[in-house]
Amino acid sequence: MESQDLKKAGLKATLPRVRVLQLLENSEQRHMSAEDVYKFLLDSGEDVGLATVYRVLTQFEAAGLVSRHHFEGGLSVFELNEGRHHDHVVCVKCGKIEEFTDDIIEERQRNIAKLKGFDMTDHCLYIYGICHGCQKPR
Amino acid sequence: MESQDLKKAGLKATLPRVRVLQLLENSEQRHMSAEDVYKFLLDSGEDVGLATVYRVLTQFEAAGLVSRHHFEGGLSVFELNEGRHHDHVVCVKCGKIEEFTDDIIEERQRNIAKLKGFDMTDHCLYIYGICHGCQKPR
DNA sequence: ATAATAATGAGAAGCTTTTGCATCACTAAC
DNA sequence: GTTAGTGATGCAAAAGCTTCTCATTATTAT
Repeated sequence: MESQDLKKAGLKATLPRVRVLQLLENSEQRHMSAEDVYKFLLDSGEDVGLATVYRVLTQFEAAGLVSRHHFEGGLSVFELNEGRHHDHVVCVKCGKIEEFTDDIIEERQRNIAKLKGFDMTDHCLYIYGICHGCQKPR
Repeated sequence: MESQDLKKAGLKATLPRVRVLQLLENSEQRHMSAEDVYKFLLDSGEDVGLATVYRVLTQFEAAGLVSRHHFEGGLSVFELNEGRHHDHVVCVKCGKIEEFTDDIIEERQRNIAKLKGFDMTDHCLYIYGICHGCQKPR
């Protein structure tokens, strides 16, 4: 139940927050921009403001409930944090996003951070390319 | 000589282009935002417009002369492409940027892209953390 | 030099994201 | 069950950052 997750994160379970969380949990699209979230909620008949969507997503990010990604082209999207860290493969034509994890890469990243004297807080790896579907000729 | 590089890239060697390229080549700061470039040029007495800086940087990116990065927090910076690809470690406190390459990570990225059926066009890895200097207590 | 073409600077416009503020909702004490 | 106090919301305005428009200027080829 979403209210519990919110409470645990130190956030009051208000309607907009619950709705945004539900949407992120149930949407087909795992990766959504703030605008996407806003439109989905409006279409579902919710009376929510875009500013609130931004506020809520920012709070969720601060609470660790969601992650925010800035993809090539300046597109920024949010996704629910469930379980472990993962990285992304993004199609530059159709925007399709696939996820993956690679323990060896993870391991080497930790080493590099240590080697450079950094206390790592976050890391992300984006592979851009043209997906199978988009490679086909017109 | 910068004019040659520009010609090779299929761009006319106009004054603003040469100046931007020179700046990227000679600046202390390898990573600069469009605003940074603009201000540096103004301070050097150049009469350049911000719009031109954006145009030129975008052209350079298209021509492969520079790379553009979108760091956490939405900051986007440009850097000169010299030689091979590299990745970045970024201090989330002071903004310090260090570069690195790791052949094993590169190799694994290629494999992942292939495995996912993607024709890889680009890839980037960002490690965020707190650098040695910023870890010290106030 | 001169004509044709492309690039520039300045400001306007477009997006995305944040802020200010009056209103509304919730919590907790009476 | 009311009522005060706190925090959250929606709307509109504002703040970035980036792109576009267009008259002017520079560049290239003749």
